Amino acid sequence: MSSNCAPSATRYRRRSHHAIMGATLELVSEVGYSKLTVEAIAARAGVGKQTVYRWWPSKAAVLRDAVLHLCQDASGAVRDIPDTGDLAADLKAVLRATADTMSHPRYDLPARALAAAGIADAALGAQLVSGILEPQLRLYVRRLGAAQRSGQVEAGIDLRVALELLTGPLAFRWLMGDAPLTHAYTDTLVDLVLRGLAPRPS
Amino acid sequence: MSSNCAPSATRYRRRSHHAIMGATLELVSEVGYSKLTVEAIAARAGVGKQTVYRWWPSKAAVLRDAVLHLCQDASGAVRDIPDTGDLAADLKAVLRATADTMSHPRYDLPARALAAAGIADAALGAQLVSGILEPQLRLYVRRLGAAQRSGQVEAGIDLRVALELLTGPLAFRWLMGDAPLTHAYTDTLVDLVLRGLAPRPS
Amino acid sequence: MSSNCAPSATRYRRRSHHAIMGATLELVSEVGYSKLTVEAIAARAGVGKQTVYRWWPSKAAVLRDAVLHLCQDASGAVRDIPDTGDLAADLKAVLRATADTMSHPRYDLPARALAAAGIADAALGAQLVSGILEPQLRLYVRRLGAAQRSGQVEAGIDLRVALELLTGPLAFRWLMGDAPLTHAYTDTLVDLVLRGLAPRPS
Amino acid sequence: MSSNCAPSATRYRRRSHHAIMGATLELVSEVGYSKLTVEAIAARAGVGKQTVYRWWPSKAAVLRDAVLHLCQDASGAVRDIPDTGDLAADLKAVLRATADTMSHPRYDLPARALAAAGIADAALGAQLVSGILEPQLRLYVRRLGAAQRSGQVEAGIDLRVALELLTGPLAFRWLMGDAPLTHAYTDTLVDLVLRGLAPRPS
DNA sequence: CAATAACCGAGACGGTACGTCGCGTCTTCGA
DNA sequence: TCGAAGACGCGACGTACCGTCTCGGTTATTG
Repeated sequence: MSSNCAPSATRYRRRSHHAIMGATLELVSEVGYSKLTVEAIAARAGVGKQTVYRWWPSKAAVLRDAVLHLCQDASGAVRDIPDTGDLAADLKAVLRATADTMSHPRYDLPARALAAAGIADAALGAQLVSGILEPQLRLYVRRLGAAQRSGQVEAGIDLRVALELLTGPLAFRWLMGDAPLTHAYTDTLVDLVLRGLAPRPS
Repeated sequence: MSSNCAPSATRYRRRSHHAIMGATLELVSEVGYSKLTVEAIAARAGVGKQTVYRWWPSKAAVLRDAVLHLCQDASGAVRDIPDTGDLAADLKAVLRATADTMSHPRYDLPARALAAAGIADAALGAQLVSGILEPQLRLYVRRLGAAQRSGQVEAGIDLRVALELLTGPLAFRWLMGDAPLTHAYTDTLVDLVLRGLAPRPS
Repeated sequence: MSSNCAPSATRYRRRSHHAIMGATLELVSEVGYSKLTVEAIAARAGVGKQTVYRWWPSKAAVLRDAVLHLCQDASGAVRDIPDTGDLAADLKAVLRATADTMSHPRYDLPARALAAAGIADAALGAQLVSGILEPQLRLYVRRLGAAQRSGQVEAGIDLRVALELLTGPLAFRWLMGDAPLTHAYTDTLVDLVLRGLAPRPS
Repeated sequence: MSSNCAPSATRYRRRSHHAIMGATLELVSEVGYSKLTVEAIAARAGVGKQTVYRWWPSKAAVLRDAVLHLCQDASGAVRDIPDTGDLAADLKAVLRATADTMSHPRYDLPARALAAAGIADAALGAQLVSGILEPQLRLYVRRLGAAQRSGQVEAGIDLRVALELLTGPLAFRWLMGDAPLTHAYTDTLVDLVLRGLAPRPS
């Protein structure tokens, strides 16, 4: 998932890379993934086609790095989940932020395109999961683990499943695209899930 | 979502349509959606390319109908959710069946390809949701509604959210493709979700 | 070259044949031979495609018969060459008539298309020559033979070559399409040729 | 009529252009003009279809340039008409050479196909006339003009018509394809025509 | 005066070729 | 020396017609 670009990138590379990433994000928003072409990216970026192929093997890889850039630049992704001691509040904050990011067209369209590509192509999918998704999910597991140790989550519950209980529905709604990702929705989600995770009164 | 074929299908249509559906399902399993071509479908079906284009506007539409056929023919989809009075048991049975279907390559590959196409193309996505997904989801809402009326689910809970709590994680795992859809997993899912939906003791 | 239609043509045949001939002449004038299609002929004639194929093996054959009809109906072709005793006058009259016919769009466009088809396809060409052209040319040979016997044309001259001296240049100009076929031109042609054919003073 | 290829032909153009010209001449001789396809030309030339379409708009244009190449390479066309002072001898020599060229299959078939295309399509026809035919015909006019000035041809005769008297019948025979273009024929032609053109004894 | 067979229009069918687009590779040429 | 520009072989696109093949629905005799 790391960029194929050497750390000692010359001025050339920097400039053209940046232009390619930008052009890719623009174009995928304008015409969608399936009509995104390497030729159009190169033309929009004012770059030779070969300059794209020199560093990326396919348009999927270009888009992958472009979205990665987007994540890193704009803090579009959750960096960490706070731990104020109030699990519900912490999760609500994070899910609200995630929902907001996912709803923003600047992130929504490219990410949706990339997700589609990953679903269609198992190899790319695995890259995306391990490179983008998994790091995020691990943050949830860590936070839930802390809550479990402090008694807010019943012991013995599989945290991996618990995590999916939170993120699965949100991702589902996002991918379906037929309902808005409101804060009310994410809050309700957290409440319902935490009722399920809460320790039994014994 | 309905088939483009007139109900009074002639001999012509029957034969070629069937061959096209079959060839599409075969090919999408063999080469994946992005390398699926109308030309290959026509060739495999022993049919002229124009015969495909006469009835479907794109390969996505062909695949959509092919998967639809698959659902209807093989009872690949849940027809109804039983109501034995035991909500947990009923949901576990249905989710187990769904997980099994989703795991079967015959259904998994085409459906995954179709899902990817629907995610990338909003118009197709809306068709798929309203034509395939929504009817299924309504069954869950109905069953959960019955449970709510009988006191197994707390009153006031938004059943649409409750539904997504069950199906979202399962869909998420399926789309990610990085973990098997076991019965243990679906059972755990139902248990955790029902703990969250259960009426408060007080 | 004869029509493939049985002489005991029923009312059906008559009607559709006539419509097909008419549609063919219209269309070839409108779009040219290469863009003339059997489907368009059938559509314009208000006739099923099979009705065309039932009686003609190709669009060239249809056009051939259509032009033949044209010749017969409108006396578009020379029926006979008069013999007033004055060879020059007779030939001038006939060549003028031929030039006028060839210049008329109603005859020019279909005939040109048919000629092109005959040049490109040797088999069709032979049919056209023996069916349409040769009968006409024989009239010239006969008239020139009469003149030869009456001493207006030098004995020993190959009449076939003499004929071509008259018709060749006219056909050439017509096919080239870059100069009008005026009466002045045909008259000049006859005069020059007859100077060549005239008996030597000895 | 000039080649669409820039004078500074690159290595690319040279190789593929040459192959396309060769393949076109081969194929048109083998299957005829109407069954000549751009796809077959490209395949035979070992070239992508787009490489043909990049430089020529239609198969007619390809054939046009291919025949042009043929003319220039093989001196298949008359470069000049000699002027030995003996008009009859000079014209016989040229017409014999022309007849021989026209009779050779290597030139006959492609040229016939091209002529047919030019007759059917007025625009192409005009190109062919002005680009290939006219330059040749002017040579005749010049030679005849010299003869006229030297008194071998009667003053006042329209040399354009005189020219057609020679070339028209030859072209006619060639296009009809029903009689061989022998030297005896061309010699007879010259003799008869020159009898017509000769100055009157007064 | 039905029935019945010939013939029709309509148009779907398996194909071939069209002319276009984009792929990923390769070459040229100017800065 | 590097990169934009873009030609190249290739292959799929979606369209137009080809010539063949059912389809029903009129005719226009025949039984």
